[in-house]
Amino acid sequence: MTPPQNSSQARSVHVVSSADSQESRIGRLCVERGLKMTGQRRVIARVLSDAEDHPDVEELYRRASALDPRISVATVYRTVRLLEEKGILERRDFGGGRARYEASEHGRHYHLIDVDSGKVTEFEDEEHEALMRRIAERLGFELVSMRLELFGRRLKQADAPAATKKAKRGKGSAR
Amino acid sequence: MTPPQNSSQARSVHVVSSADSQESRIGRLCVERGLKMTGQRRVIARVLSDAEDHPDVEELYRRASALDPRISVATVYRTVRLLEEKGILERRDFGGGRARYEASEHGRHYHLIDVDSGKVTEFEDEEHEALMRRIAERLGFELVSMRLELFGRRLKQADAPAATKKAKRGKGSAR
DNA sequence: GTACCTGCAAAGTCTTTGCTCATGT
DNA sequence: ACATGAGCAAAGACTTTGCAGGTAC
Repeated sequence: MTPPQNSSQARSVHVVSSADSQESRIGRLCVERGLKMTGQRRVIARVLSDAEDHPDVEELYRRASALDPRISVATVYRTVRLLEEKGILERRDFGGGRARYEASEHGRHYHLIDVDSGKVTEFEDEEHEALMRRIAERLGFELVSMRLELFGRRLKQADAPAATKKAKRGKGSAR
Repeated sequence: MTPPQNSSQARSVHVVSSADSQESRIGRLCVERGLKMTGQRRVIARVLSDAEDHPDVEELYRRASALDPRISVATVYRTVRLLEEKGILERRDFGGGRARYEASEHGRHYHLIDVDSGKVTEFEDEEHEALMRRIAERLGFELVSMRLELFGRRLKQADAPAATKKAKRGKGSAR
């Protein structure tokens, strides 16, 4: 739900005054969900909207503090939890003990973690979910969600078309 | 886990003296790796060998304490870490913050967690790993390891045609 | 004006570790 | 004997929470 495409501009059916314009993409989602937009939340929402990676709380706190030092780490924790409950954020666990976050996206995608550098590459695979759904049903379950992470090491003979790092929404796979 | 068919008895090719006979399957693995077998480790090894599920440290501690109260939770932590490093155990994270353990197995298998009860069902899929390996290579990586977990909810219309293709023993005590 | 937020620090969880005594080989 | 393991409790890492004052709507 909430495809950001049409809800960004065309969605201005509301009494969208100038206030909305200062909101980041995630900030707008917060507003839509009726969340009270405090200065801190606005900053955190902006950081999350701008994030191209999968920051953990500490990193979010660092980036948010850079924009506005009047933010405590407790607020970051509370905010990400809130946004996760609202479905705006998704919590990830790539190992290492700390939770990492990224904006919820429409197209499901997965992560490949470089075991040497820790870099995360995203990729998609339309077949995969269907396959897993079938397996779950075979076992007598309805698939609710899943977790898939690949851990790999860079190949020398690069045949991947410059999949630099995170081919976000780029459908990393060429096939 | 561990098809108890052939590895338990026929495996006695070694100089198995009477000492070995008191060891559980995992206990024997410990001995093979040259680990000092203390009473505590023997008990923990037995608990792990007998476990049909994926206990967390607290649960291991509980079961081990039942067999021998002279065990501290610190020892359980130290032992599972040691066994994990030795490749005898594998640590799992099914969400919920605590690590869970199971004996390393040859045939790779995956887990489906019942989101309502927390019950874990294991399943296999030979194709899956190959598929993931191909995806990783496409992205320029050599697949080192992966993590796959399905979260599902029981279907009403009980079908689960049992031996469809890869329905590994469904973990005892299935509610 | 009120319900909800925030900062701060204390408390919680899960896990590791320092130290000293005990034990396996 | 000696290196290694175990107990205990304190410390760590990450996250949540109680409380008093602030703030969005």
